[in-house]
Amino acid sequence: MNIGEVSQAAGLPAKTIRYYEDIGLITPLRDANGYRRFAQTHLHKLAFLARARGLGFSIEQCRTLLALYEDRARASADVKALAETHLAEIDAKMAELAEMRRVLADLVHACAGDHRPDCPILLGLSQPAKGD
Amino acid sequence: MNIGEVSQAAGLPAKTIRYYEDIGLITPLRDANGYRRFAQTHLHKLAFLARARGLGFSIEQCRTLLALYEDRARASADVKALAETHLAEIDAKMAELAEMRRVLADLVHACAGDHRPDCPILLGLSQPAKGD
DNA sequence: CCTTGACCTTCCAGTTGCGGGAAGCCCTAT
DNA sequence: ATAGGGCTTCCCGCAACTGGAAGGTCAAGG
Repeated sequence: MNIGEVSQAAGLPAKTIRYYEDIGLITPLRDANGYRRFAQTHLHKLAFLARARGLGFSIEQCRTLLALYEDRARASADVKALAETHLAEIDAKMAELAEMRRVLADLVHACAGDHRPDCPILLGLSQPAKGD
Repeated sequence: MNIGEVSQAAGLPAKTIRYYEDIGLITPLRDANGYRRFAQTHLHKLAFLARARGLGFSIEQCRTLLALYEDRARASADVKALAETHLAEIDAKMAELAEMRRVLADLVHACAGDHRPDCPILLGLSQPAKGD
């Protein structure tokens, strides 16, 4: 398979696939004309990467996941630990966003949103937060 | 005030303040020796920026907010519209994270996390998602 | 045989919002 | 005179790509 075909099949842009090769996540062979030739195993890895990235794992986490995926002697505990780490990261981000959302929604709620200049949102941004 | 002092007062790293000057968010004066001299207005703007950034507004959104903040003839509707846009962005990110979290938590839950290699997490990543 | 167009290649630059670190000036205190 | 702290500019680097330029390759059509 050429890059266009795997791109389609894996649901990843060709640019991304080239990038993944650059950083050593996959290593396709080359045809005589210099074109990358992908085997099924490459496609599987790319699809794996696409899903892992889709779950928000970082590239480095994906690299580790891929290594575990390839390691017949892995312990599922190692995979689980990585996944739990990432789960905690997601929770932290969600909490951060929730807090932003809470404050921002309050400000938006207080703002008339009319032609007048008076604006609780700008006022809130110009003053120390309540509770400080 | 020199940069160290405003940095303390605004709660922003000096690097960040220089960067904000670079991209035209603030324009401090200069002393004869080349040091930046900040007035109260600069400090207010920096504190405003720190809070707006803390709520997750992008730099460009902050630029707009700052312009509205400085514009005595603004309509609060414009501010509110921007804030609502950002609120929608936050909601979108939270929804995305929630979906990741849901899928990932399922996989983690299904994984024994022991010394054996069998791992539903890796299995899930290697297969098309259910529902496809 | 030549051209057209789709596909592929590499390389370089840009994105967001800074942080690290080098090289060097300024100012105060000893 | 020198040591330290603060300040300056400049340039590189991060994550994870994306866009675009310049050019090689291949199959089909005139």
